[in-house]
Amino acid sequence: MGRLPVKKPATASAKTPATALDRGVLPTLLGYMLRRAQSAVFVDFAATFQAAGAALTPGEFGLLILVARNTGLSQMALARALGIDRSTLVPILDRLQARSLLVRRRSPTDGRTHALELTSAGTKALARFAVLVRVHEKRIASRLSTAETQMLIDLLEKVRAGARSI
Amino acid sequence: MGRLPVKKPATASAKTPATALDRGVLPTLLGYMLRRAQSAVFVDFAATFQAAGAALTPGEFGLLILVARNTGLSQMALARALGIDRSTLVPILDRLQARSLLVRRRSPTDGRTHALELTSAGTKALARFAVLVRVHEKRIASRLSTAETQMLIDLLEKVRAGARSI
DNA sequence: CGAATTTGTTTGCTCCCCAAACAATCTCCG
DNA sequence: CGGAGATTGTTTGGGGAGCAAACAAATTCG
Repeated sequence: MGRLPVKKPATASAKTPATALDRGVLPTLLGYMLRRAQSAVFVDFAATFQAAGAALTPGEFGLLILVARNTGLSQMALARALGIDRSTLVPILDRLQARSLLVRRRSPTDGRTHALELTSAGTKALARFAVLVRVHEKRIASRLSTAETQMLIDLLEKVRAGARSI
Repeated sequence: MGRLPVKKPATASAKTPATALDRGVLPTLLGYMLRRAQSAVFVDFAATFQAAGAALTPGEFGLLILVARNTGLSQMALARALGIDRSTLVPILDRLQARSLLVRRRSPTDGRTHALELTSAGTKALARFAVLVRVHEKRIASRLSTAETQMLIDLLEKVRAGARSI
């Protein structure tokens, strides 16, 4: 998805009266509503970080957390945890490594694998990022009670489990 | 996102005992759980269509529904409804037009715009697609009661509304 | 030891997304 | 009416995400 989707001014189109199109069955579809919510959340995430002068995607945040909590992780294990191909992971790690947030250390026990770990700068940055994520989470859940938020999380997990994985 | 993410055989890795990594705070984050659910739903969507010998993405389905319910729509209006840039829409429409599902007709009233409409083949195909979507929706909601599904949809809408749109 | 497997990388392909520039067209104001 | 400004669709350029296939290095297993 594009990064930092900042809305353009869009001089209040006079011609199209914003008639709000007919969306048919779409608003009754779980998949559709899920996609819309996800997209809005992504935009909010980007906006939150941009406003703080930080640059990170939700995927990168998840990756950093996984590396932080599982120091020495191999790329293969990380890719599996993220549900992506190992070849997809390579340029992502390249970028984070170029930003000095993590390093690919040689594993002493297995010469094929890399032992991933955060740099100390990476650890510090992650702490900052976590604060921003908390702000972001608070906003996207702002219209929900604590109980509703928990229920939503549980329902989402049930959806994930119900979808077939192949 | 990649199309038709069919899992590979993956000869039951003996080395990594699938120890289930530590995900830290991630499972408590709405954004994270939303992303995971959305990803699983996408895979299910692709698998459902692939199994039926049809090829369509959730986005294309939404687009077709919008065009069907708002015949004569301009590309600009459609892009706005989809929340994407008008330049992004061009290759998408090219593809659907190449599949003879829709046409860009010249607008009689405004020479700048195209009036989008489904072909009769497009209308027929969409009816087939809608059946597949119903199957797909049934599966992803298979672990949820009707009330839970409705509640989930409502909660997702609240999340979308709570996220800031810039 | 040698064959098979695993890991990380590279290359190639597809897709999604945006921004900027451009021609055609329409609108609106003088 | 006529030209300036806005709108629309397209093209081009750039970035990211994702997979598959091929490869070298390294490990494992027969």
